[in-house]
Amino acid sequence: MNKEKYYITTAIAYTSTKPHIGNTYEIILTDAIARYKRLLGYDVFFMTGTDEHGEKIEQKAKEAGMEPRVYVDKIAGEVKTIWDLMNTSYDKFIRTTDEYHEKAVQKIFKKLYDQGDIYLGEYEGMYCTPCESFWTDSQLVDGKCPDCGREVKKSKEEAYFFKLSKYQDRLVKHIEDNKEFIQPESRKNEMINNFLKPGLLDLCVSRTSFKWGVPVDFNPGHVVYVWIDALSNYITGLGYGSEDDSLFRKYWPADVHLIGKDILRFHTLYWPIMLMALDIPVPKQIFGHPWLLSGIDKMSKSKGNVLYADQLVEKYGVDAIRYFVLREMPFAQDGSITDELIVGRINGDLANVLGNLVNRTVTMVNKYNDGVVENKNVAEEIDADFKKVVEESVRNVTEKMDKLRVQDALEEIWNMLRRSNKYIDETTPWILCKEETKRDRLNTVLYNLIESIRFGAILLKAFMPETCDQILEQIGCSKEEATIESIRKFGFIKNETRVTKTPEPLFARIDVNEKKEGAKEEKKQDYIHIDDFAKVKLKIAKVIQCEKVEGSEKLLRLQVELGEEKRQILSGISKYYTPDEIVGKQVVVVWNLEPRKLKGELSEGMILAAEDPDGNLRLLTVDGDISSGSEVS
RNA sequence: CGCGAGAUGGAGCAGUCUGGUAGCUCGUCGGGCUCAUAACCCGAAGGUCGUAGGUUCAAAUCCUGCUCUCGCAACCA
Repeated sequence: MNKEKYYITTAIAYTSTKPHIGNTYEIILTDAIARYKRLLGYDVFFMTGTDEHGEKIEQKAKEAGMEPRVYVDKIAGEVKTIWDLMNTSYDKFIRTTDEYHEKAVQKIFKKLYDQGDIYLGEYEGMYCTPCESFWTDSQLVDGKCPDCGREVKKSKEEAYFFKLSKYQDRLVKHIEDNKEFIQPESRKNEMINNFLKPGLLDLCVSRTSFKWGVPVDFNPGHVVYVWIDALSNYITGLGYGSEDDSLFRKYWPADVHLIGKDILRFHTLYWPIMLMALDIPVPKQIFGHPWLLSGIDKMSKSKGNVLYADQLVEKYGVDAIRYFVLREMPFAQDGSITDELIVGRINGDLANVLGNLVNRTVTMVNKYNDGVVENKNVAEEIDADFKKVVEESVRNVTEKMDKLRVQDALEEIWNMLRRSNKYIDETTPWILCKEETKRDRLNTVLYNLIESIRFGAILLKAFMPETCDQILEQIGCSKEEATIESIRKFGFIKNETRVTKTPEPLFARIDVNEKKEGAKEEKKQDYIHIDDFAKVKLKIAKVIQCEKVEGSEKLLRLQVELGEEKRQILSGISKYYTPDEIVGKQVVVVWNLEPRKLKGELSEGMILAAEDPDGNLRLLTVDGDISSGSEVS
């Protein structure tokens, strides 16, 4: 019997910078799904890779003083290193700079052009000359370049366009006929309402403003812009457009493209249309996963809150991090990562529930029966419910995984593990061991426990591969027999199976206090010298006038007086104060701050305010009256 | 009124489609146990299910208004 195929992909990582834990989450998630499908017996093909073209990379390479090719080799290497570190089981790692890919992209581009789906036109947009960049109206900040803040002007550039509208109706029908096509479903509405209903605009698919890309072979000067280049990887990686397309014929269409929610549009609109134009079936499902936030904020370099997988692994270990991101991330809402949350998961779930269950059970088998597992079939009423929970966990986990509910799948496993801990208390082996007549009952209980642990280990195989192996080793079961068939029914373990004599804890508990001390030391290094503080001149000002700045959500324009001196200060506190509330208040102003233009208006100084973690903001003021202009020290 | 999603004990979530004792994990408090990683097991406290109306014998669940939060809004890969 032929095994059913399953083709799953991640988005390909953009090689402009090293991927952070949020990017890494995607491949871990995909890996868990791929591994679970393999466990179920599917013939899985799991592809990932890197997207290595584009202006941004050209620029980054230039900044680093490298040839783009050298630069992307370096970053692609880093990506691969992290993917491998996280123990991800991809079958293929594609790079868009791979020769076969570039050739196939050129073929695709040409085919679309020849059949009239791509035409040469003009790209018109707001252009910032110093930045050499086009911007859309929505990207502009106050009508100016979002990068440098300078004026932009309307400009045109020759470019190829893809006629999306031609296939729009077909796509709408497909989305409506296939309820599962876009996941989570709320995203489907966004796509339909925001883009399809108003009508798709033709897509710009080439650029002349940079060189680092796949050249349009019939019109030098143009390179293929990201859409056709990057998206095609899902088929070129299977050999589409090359001499050997056997993989393509075998695995396409993809069963699921796993991508970040930010690029759903490209995958659910442009990509299916491209495929329709190429007369290729569209993927079965596209899942836009939510984001992993650093605390409550989006990870970004400028915020300095970016976490990297390799650093986290060094601190906590591969499987702990795999477990954390899989367990903590909801299906459709952003999840959060902090040291505190990680430690909570490690201590609570991994050490206390899982690790301790394995450890105490193996210890008992050693203590009470010389390390030998023997089923004596002395069942009691209490066993029935326990076995039922253990056996049903397999179906429950599989059901959740079929719906890509990885978080829920893990919860099912933990329900079963908790039930197993409870079973120990229900059966009290430490009492059974005291009576010779209960020996067979005791061994039956221990057998049942080892068996439930084996179920757990095998179910965990997809999520924490190393931990799965460790557990199997501790309970004396072979990895080869860790199959889904062996956990269809309770009772697979053979009598005479020997557990390890020296069970090592799977996960050590982490002492939170130690971590806190570490944090204190770090704070020490943050001290500044009094001279540093003296550089900041603070003065008391009285607000004499205040109004909202037109066209700004946040800004208030304040006229303040500092003794004789009058100044205008813009402050982003409109959310928290109405102009009326502020007039008359005495506030603390940074007097020697370099003046700056905000929204085209001059701001001469900064008003101090305090903000709590919940986002409440209050102005600093003085205790009682003091003449304005007074210095603060 | 651009489109969409959401608001449930201290925290994070499930339950809402198919109305009928409000559930899970963590945290807190009390108890039990000793095989185990101060772990495990049991129990308790804590919720007018955002708000105001409506439908109904009955509403977290259905309908309407309002408030607040978040996502998307076209080339950002």
